[in-house]
Amino acid sequence: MAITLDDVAKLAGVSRSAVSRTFTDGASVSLKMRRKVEEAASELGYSPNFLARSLTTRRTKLIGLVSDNFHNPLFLEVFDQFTHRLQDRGLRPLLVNLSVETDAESSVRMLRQYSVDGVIVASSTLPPAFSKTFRDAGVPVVNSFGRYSSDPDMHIVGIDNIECGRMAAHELLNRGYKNIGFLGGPEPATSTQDRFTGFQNELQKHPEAVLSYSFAEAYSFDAGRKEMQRLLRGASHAEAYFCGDDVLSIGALSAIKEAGLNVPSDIGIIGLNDMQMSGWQNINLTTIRQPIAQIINASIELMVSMLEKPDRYPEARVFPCAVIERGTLRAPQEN
Amino acid sequence: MAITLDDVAKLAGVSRSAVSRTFTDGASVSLKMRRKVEEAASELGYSPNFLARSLTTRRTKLIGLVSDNFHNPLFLEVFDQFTHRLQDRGLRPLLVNLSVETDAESSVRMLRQYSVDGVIVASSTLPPAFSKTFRDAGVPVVNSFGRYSSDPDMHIVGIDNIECGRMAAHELLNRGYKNIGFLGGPEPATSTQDRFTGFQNELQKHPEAVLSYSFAEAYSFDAGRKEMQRLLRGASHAEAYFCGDDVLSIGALSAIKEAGLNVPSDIGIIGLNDMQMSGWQNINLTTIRQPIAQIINASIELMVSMLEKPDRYPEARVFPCAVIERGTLRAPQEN
DNA sequence: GAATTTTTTGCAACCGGTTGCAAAAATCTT
DNA sequence: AAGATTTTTGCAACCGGTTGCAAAAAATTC
Repeated sequence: MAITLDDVAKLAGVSRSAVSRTFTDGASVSLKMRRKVEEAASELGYSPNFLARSLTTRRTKLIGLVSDNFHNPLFLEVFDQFTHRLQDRGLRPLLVNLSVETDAESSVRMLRQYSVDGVIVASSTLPPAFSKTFRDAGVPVVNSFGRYSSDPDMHIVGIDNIECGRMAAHELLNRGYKNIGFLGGPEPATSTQDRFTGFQNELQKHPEAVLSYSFAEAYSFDAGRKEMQRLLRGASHAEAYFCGDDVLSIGALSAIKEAGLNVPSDIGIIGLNDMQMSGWQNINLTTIRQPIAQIINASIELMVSMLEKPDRYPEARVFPCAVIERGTLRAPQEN
Repeated sequence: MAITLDDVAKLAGVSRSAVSRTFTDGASVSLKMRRKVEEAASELGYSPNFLARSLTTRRTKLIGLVSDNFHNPLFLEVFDQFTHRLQDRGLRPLLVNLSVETDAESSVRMLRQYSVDGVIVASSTLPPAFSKTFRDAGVPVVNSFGRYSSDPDMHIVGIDNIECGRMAAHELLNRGYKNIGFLGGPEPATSTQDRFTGFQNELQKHPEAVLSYSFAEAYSFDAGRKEMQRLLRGASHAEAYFCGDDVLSIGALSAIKEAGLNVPSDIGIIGLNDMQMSGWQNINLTTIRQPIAQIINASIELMVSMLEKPDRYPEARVFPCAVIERGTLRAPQEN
């Protein structure tokens, strides 16, 4: 069915090697030979089989793209950009949805069976041990949106979540909020822990501030909504909340509105991520922007450099976040 | 580096074939032999290389998943479900983002170079010719969210867009709207055309109804918002609009709200898709549900059946849609 | 134009598996 | 226990490419 090297070689009346060489860059072929082969190839509509090639070159140009965030709108942007940037470099994403099939071992085995050149783990919730499984198996891996560490044992690209927590606290204090809440994402996630740590640290510098906290079950609209409903049913709620992420914030906003309260006059909300939707005028969420384009570019750069030098020293790249002011926090108050 | 068949064969003291056979189902191996091989294999941590295998079996279990909808939140749900369902069947999605790289030919070539077993084109906007390129190349293809045809020349799974148009019109008429607008998606898309046709047909049965129409540039929040702003600036706007899809509807809603008008008392909106977000309480969009789970299941079923019988007769599967009533249309009026 | 150097080409082995075929081993008949 | 059958096993060729090496061809030198 498919056209092979031999077909072309036969038609052009040359050796198999000659054909192979005209299709591998950097190989030595005379111009005359190349012409002859190319003509035969295009007559037959030949193009080389990447998988057969990979057997000897040990390069598939396949990159495993593993994620468990298939319910967070931010990740549509993430997938869009990852696929683009990978395609730009001639790499191909083999997508793995880990939302349910949480079995790390089996994903690793499967990706090795497909001889992926590397793996990008795009998740803020998967434990570091997951990415390490790949590294231990000798597969180049970069962990995007992972936990920053000053002594990384693998490539990590992301943000400083502790700093984000501080930033959020600072922003809330700055606007005169005293009774302040932390409505985190899933408690075990390192990102949640770190944000909480930073948030707490900053608040402790201000003895007048009162901190309350709780955690949502997932990064989802429903989880945010449910948790905020619970808080509003309680004896007293905070004046303003730092939510685990934007989609959680939007859930919280819906609960607040439904309770007949007003944002920002009754309750303030600040999120994290700044996904596109947060800028939609009917959402208009004040949030902390996570620079996903930069994170993704850096992730791919690191991946490419690992493909060239597999024993590259592991590196952590951390990008700064910034508060994006919209409509869910009240204006700064003069004291 | 990696462990191969030979390593296992050597350790177990058996032939290569024996090892191969214990790892291919349906091959003849004695229990004793299998034990011996499995022990050696697990000692070395061996698992077979899928790509090398594919060379002889002509099966990679790779499925190209091609889409150009990386900006519509609905498609995060679509990707989530496609990846899951494919994984359930041991198939692996090779994701192709066509948003920019619109070059059909080169995608086809690339997917063939990776010897994908089949291709799923998940898009309501790509022209049918795109999917045909695969079919002509002998690659099994199913077009999800494509245009329904009573005489399909390839597998198509989707909805009856003409019927959806009728349904929307019927719903609006039923609620006593007279001055009715069609705010379509991109004009060239067949889905837009079909919806418009159905919409128009139904309205024509009601001489009292007045139809106006226009098209947004894309299926996006911004496009919907922009177009609704334009409409509101005009001399007079309709009482209710059928929007091309949900994300367009949400954009339109934001423009309406910003203009100081109220939904549904001043203007009614009905969308199409029923993506999760549309059910969020702070959006609460009345819309027509597209049964994406069914569409995806059917797509995968068709794909699998094609893998078994490549010359299967092409089939169109069309799933019924239904109006989901929420808060953006006024209650039905007694005449 | 012969000798030397450089470039191009083809042969054959290899990448990591599968599989048809025939020989060997095990099982069944009588 | 010998012969007939069935099952298991290994050999060797193949899938579609790449590549080291040596021979052939072309280009350079004198």
